[in-house]
Amino acid sequence: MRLTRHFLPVMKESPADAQIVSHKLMLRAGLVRQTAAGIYAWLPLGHRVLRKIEQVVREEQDRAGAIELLMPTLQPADLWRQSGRYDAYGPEMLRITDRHDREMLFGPTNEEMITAIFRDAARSYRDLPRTLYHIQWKFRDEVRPRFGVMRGREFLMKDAYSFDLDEAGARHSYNRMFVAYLRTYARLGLRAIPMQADTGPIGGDLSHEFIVLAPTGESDVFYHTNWEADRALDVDADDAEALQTFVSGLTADYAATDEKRDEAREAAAGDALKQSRGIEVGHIFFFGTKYSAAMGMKVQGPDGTDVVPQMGSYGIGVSRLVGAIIEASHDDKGIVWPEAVAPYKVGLINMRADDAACTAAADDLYAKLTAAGVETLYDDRDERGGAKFATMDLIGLPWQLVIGPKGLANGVVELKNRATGEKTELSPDAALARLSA
RNA sequence: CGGGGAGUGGCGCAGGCUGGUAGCGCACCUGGUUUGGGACCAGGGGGUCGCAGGUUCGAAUCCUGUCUCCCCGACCA
Repeated sequence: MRLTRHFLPVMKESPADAQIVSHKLMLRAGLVRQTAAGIYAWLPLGHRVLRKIEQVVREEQDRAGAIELLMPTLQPADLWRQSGRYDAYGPEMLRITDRHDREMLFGPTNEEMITAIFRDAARSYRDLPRTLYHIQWKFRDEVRPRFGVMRGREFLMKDAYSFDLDEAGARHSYNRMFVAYLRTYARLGLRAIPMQADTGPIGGDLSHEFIVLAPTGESDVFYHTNWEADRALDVDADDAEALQTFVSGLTADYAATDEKRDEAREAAAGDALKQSRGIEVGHIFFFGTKYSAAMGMKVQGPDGTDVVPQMGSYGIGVSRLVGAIIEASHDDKGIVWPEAVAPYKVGLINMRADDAACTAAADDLYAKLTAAGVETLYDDRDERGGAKFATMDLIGLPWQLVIGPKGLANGVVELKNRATGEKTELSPDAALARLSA
């Protein structure tokens, strides 16, 4: 994409409303614009990042055996009356009335809807187990939205729902998601730590929040230093027993948020116990028959008796992750995107747009990169080099490829790594080969 | 929802106390000189001062109401 044809409104100064670094950078780098408190428009660059994250999430859900569908944002109030939550939910639910005075709501989550859909279709134990998911916008009318997209009212979430015949099956479904989540975050360039979370009325150990460590995070967290190392995630997820052993092995290392601290386990961790701030980027839990029972869902078991399925739900805050990734990966010049989520892989800088030879070389490299399928943002503006470097550093593309008259005289271009700052001079062909790899 | 703060060109801000018809930096446009880490000179364009009432000869400024946004707390993917 040529910058002269793009829509990329960057700012030197950040608006006074933005407080935390990710919010400031998202505004400055032209990722989002605020429309109302906690509601954002995603500009082209931000939209690309959102889609990249979405895609990683989608691939890992699919790999875990979940099946994608898409449910609406607006839901009828009656659906929520079936579970009793319409009256229980409170003012965080955005209620809407249509022209026929029918009560509607903008969905804050989809347990009721998915339960109704699956209930109406599933008849036999053969229809289980199933895990269904969708990636859709949600709305929770937070009293006080803040921190940009990290705590918005409208947010994009991946939510999955599992249906199993019994609790052992539900535990297996839960464990599958547990591992899928760790895989997902790792691919996004994040280290997320699963922490024991409140399980609600069901109890047990089947609820975890996934927390990304970041100094600007919202909650205080405590964890064993073992969590600072990369974890191998190669386990056969179809083997319930092996998977349980694997998950148990991971959770043997202590990790808890402020509300769920365990003095005995902290004492056991000793010097290995560390404290930090964290951002919640996912939450998984098992809730048994809460919705299936309330909404009259049942299937016929192998022995002919009715069974009320055991359910779990699994959320990942996709839009929040954009902010979380920036919190975890930036410097004083701007964003430093992990390659998997970067809006473009390469920022091609033409140092002298008024120099015919230089522009010809840059155009040529741009055409070749594009032909090779390398996502390239080409800064072809007639600006000074310094301004282009500043813009590229701000928007944080992993690689900067600099083409200028000086290098060209020696037959070289410069390739700079945004994260490390390392610069390499090499021939245009070598640069192309390197970036296409 | 309790407490606090703020709304003035696209962004950041000054002006307000002591009313006299709006200013600075950045950005933008034109011309010229420049060009390897946010250039310089000259000339320009752009603002119902959040909105509605009121006081006054006259309101960005004083008064009343209202809307919006932000921060701290309680609450949350």
